[in-house]
Amino acid sequence: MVVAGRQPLSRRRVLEEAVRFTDREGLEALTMRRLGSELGVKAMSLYNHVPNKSALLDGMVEVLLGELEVPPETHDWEERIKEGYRAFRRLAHEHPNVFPLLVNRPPDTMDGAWLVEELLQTLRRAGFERETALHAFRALSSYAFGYAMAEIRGFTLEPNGSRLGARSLSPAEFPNLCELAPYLEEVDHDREFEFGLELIIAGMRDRS
Amino acid sequence: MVVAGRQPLSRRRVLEEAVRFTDREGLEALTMRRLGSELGVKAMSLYNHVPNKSALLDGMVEVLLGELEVPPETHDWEERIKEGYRAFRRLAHEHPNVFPLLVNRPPDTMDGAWLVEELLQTLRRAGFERETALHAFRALSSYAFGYAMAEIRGFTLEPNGSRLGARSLSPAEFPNLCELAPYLEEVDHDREFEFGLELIIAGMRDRS
DNA sequence: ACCTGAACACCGTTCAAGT
DNA sequence: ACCTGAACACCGTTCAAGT
Repeated sequence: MVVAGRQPLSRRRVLEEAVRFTDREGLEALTMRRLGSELGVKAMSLYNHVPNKSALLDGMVEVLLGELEVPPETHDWEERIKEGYRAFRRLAHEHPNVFPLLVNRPPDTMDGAWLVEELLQTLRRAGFERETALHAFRALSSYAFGYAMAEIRGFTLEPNGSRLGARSLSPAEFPNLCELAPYLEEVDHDREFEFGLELIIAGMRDRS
Repeated sequence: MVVAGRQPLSRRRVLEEAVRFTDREGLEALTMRRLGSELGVKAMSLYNHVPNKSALLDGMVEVLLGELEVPPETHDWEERIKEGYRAFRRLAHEHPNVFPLLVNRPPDTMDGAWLVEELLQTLRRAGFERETALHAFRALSSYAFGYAMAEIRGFTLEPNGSRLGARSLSPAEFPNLCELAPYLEEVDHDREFEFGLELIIAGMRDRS
């Protein structure tokens, strides 16, 4: 006999609604007041489940990383590493408006640690030294994060699409950029991501 | 006979003060009202030089990228590429609180385009195909951006430092992470960044 | 042309009061 | 134990008014 959508509030329910709402409306639209009304409650009620907005955002990162799912083990260390980062990038696609929170709040919890552990493990078993494994792990992580962010927000150095279309791009000054301009819109991001992953792993192969 | 620091306002002066202030006080402290008072003026005066806050932030990215300085040409393409990304990363160190703006506002201007052009040019001259050059450029850019952001805000998957110190990290669950924990604080970021750069370039070498 | 005071519609957050 | 109304100290932004 419960009215639809009126289960009692809980930290978990608040966080999940915050993620759902942000995916739909964007991070800028997420205010305590709007989130409250989304849950059929006044803003102040949220403070019973979350100490403040900053903690709310941390909690959303927790929910995000909780959805990380890496397929079962394979025997090939290279494929295993790739699967890990594919799963990470998948988060960006599933929650494009929440994923960027990772920038401002590296996890205060242990939610991502198991993946770190597993990737390090994989590298150690593949024969890499302790420190080499760490550096390689961080190179791969930096790449995967940077690429996923670029997909969501645009590549940081490249002028954005509308500029590229305009004739503000003079062939005399920017011959290579101009040559690429028509092609840029159609780049297959899945393949491009794999290309970079393969590039780094190829570099590692030389070293193992 | 001008009173110190009371030159007339201009778009440029507003943007530069915004960058200086943000480096000092952080992005959260940057409000139109505080920036105004920093310039000895009321907030509303800023709207004479900048249409709104969003445009102010865009302008700050403009200032940031305007400081990009790549050393004069070398003959070695690999070294040339590295110099480009070192210069990019240097921006993060010089303006750690402004650099993250790149995430939210990929440049609406052409301020970074010359570096893109030059990097692409270097790759083409080194013998890479048009599309291969693009993919490699983006792999390198994603890595460099991801790494620089990680230096500023922390690595996105790794639990943060204070967690690592705590015994919340059980050696049974996270043997590899625990093994690295004491070492993590002392990692030389310059060397680690170079390691990753070299890794990607090594992967490219195989292909050229 | 540039600056300002007053005002508007918003924020996050606190706290005493209700059930 | 959980929710709320009223209030506080802030935001960005508009606009009519001043010089």
